[in-house]
Amino acid sequence: MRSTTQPTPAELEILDVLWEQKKATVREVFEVLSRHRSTQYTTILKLMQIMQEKGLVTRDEKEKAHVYRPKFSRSQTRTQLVGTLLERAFRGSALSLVQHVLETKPATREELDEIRKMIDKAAEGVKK
Amino acid sequence: MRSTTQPTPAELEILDVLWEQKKATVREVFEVLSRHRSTQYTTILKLMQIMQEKGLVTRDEKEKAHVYRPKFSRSQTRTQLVGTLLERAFRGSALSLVQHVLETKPATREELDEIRKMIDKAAEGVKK
DNA sequence: CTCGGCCTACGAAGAGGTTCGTAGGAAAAC
DNA sequence: GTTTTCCTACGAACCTCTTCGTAGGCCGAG
Repeated sequence: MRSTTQPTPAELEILDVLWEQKKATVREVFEVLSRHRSTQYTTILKLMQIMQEKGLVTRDEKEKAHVYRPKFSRSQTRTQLVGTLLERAFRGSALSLVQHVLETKPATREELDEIRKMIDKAAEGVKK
Repeated sequence: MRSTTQPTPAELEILDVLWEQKKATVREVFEVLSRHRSTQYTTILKLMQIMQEKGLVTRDEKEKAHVYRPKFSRSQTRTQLVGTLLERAFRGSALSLVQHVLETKPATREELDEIRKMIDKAAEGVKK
């Protein structure tokens, strides 16, 4: 078993719904996803069962329709996914990643100001 | 066929060697990778043959030992991989990605200064 | 000429991810 | 009470990724 199980792409879509709604049944997740995606109910069901086995979600079986909740926050998951990409494609350098994004995704002035603020805040932390 | 074929993790390791050396034979890639990783020669061979079929690399068959070259630059590939992560986990928001990295990967003062420079440069571009 | 070494090609196996059909049970509708 | 509806549980199929064993060709050393 992997120490930290990475959600797969399909699992991420489901987690997105769970993060939005805090908790949801298979039916509810299916309703949301089937609006933008062609999919069968049992596909979502199966995926969510597997996610439960993997420990990506918890399941409340009190009601007939089981209620699922995410086990890790969106932020935790993002950290995990970014970490993987960092290792695989940026030799672990977060700085390289940020540089690459800034170079290739031209941001608006407002966004750049946002990032400046982030840096100032981060700098305080470093300052000690 | 996908319009842009994403390199898989194993393929990325091979591309890393090709990017470093501009071109390489299977033997040369194998020599580099086997220093850090336990792997068989034919595994690398097979992967590189598949990469050629996928169009990730070109192959020069003039010599007995074929010479492989990357078809896309490291930067192009990074853009592609970041784009995928952006869609899957950050709802397409590059700003969110940068913010997340800055929040979770405490950078050194030097790195923060580096990023500041990047932003200033990016801001010029926006200013027009 | 034959053997050893290095090369490519190929096939197969196993793991993981995604999809969906079918079955069976329970509750609601008729 | 029977039928319809909604739920879970499986199992199977198919695809991709990764790994490696085996086979066959070529060439230089002996």
